[in-house]
Amino acid sequence: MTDITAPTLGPRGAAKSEAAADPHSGMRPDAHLVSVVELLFFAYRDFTGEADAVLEEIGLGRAHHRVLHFVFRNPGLRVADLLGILKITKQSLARVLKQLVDNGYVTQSMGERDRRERRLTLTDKGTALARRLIALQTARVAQALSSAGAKAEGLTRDFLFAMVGVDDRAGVAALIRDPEFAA
Amino acid sequence: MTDITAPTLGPRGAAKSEAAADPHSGMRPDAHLVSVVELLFFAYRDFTGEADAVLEEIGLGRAHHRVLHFVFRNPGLRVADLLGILKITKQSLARVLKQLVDNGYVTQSMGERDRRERRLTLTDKGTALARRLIALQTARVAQALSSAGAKAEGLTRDFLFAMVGVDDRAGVAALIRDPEFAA
DNA sequence: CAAATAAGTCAACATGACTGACATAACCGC
DNA sequence: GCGGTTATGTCAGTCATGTTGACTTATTTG
Repeated sequence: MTDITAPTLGPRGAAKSEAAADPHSGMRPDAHLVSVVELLFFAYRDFTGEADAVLEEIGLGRAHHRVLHFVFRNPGLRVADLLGILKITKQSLARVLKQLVDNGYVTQSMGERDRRERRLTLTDKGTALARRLIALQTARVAQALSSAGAKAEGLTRDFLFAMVGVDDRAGVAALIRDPEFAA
Repeated sequence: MTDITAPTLGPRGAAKSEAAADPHSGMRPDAHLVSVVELLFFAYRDFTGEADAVLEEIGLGRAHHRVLHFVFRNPGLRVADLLGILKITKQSLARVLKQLVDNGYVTQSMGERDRRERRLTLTDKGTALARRLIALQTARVAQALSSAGAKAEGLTRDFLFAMVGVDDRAGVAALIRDPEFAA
């Protein structure tokens, strides 16, 4: 099939035709920073894993979780708001939202002033699920924060917030409604 | 289609049939912790977004990025190692790995001692791409860390590391080869 | 030599994302 | 009140990435 080269010896033998062939030479990115990049990957992988397992049991996926979560936290959210938060297309949202409504997790009601709007809220069933998932995730965060020490919470939040794209920070700050970022 | 209830007034009007209907009452999860959960979502969303855009131009996806990254950082990695790191199935990996090999980003060579193994390394082309992507991500991390202040780096790393599942921490620590976590 | 291991492969499928076009309904300004 | 804009929903098709389970091949190891 694909051609496999002969066994190599030592420091990747014949492969060092050019300087760039050795990733540990030349313009190596700062090792500390790279490790943070990798930790972010592993942390997020395991952060979502726990909730995914619960969701799988009831036939929902991560996409449903995100909708559920933000509607839980922002009752009366409009579809357009959700599109802006999740940064996905109308189609992608429509599919999962329909399933959540059909399965009795989310209810839609017309906007009071603007009747074109569909204000989204959770049913009791939806609220219970959202709580269950958020409990899993906050427990993991709490454990990690206490592991990292008392000062970690503020700095971690600052770091994560600064990782958000500049254009979205205002929106995120409003959404998370955290004392530290409130106006 | 789906039934839409009539407009609601005030604090989600008739919806408060039970105590659980109001997510801001009762056993509300700690607001600080929830905000960290949400920040993690937004931070990761934007963390991956930049690299995704570059990858899209050349017809690759996030899955390719992950393979590229870990082979870049761990030249000579075996397929089995990669499966353990990424926690995906052999099939999923096979597809993206084949594309990376076919497109000249990755080379495979037989293991020196065990010739069943395929040691993975990057070509110059692969190394260049990996560097370009890692530069984007470390730049974002560096900006966020400086934003969060001098003490943020250590604590952020501690936090992220503690977010990793207990069973994987040893493996992750070995992989990231960070002074702080080295044996 | 037999069993275990590393890798590759086939076939089928689920999820969640995308695009682009089009259909309603409702609001708002003129 | 008409026309443009907005909020939402929908149709139809595609793509990327993940899954399962079974099977093959080459190789190492007991």
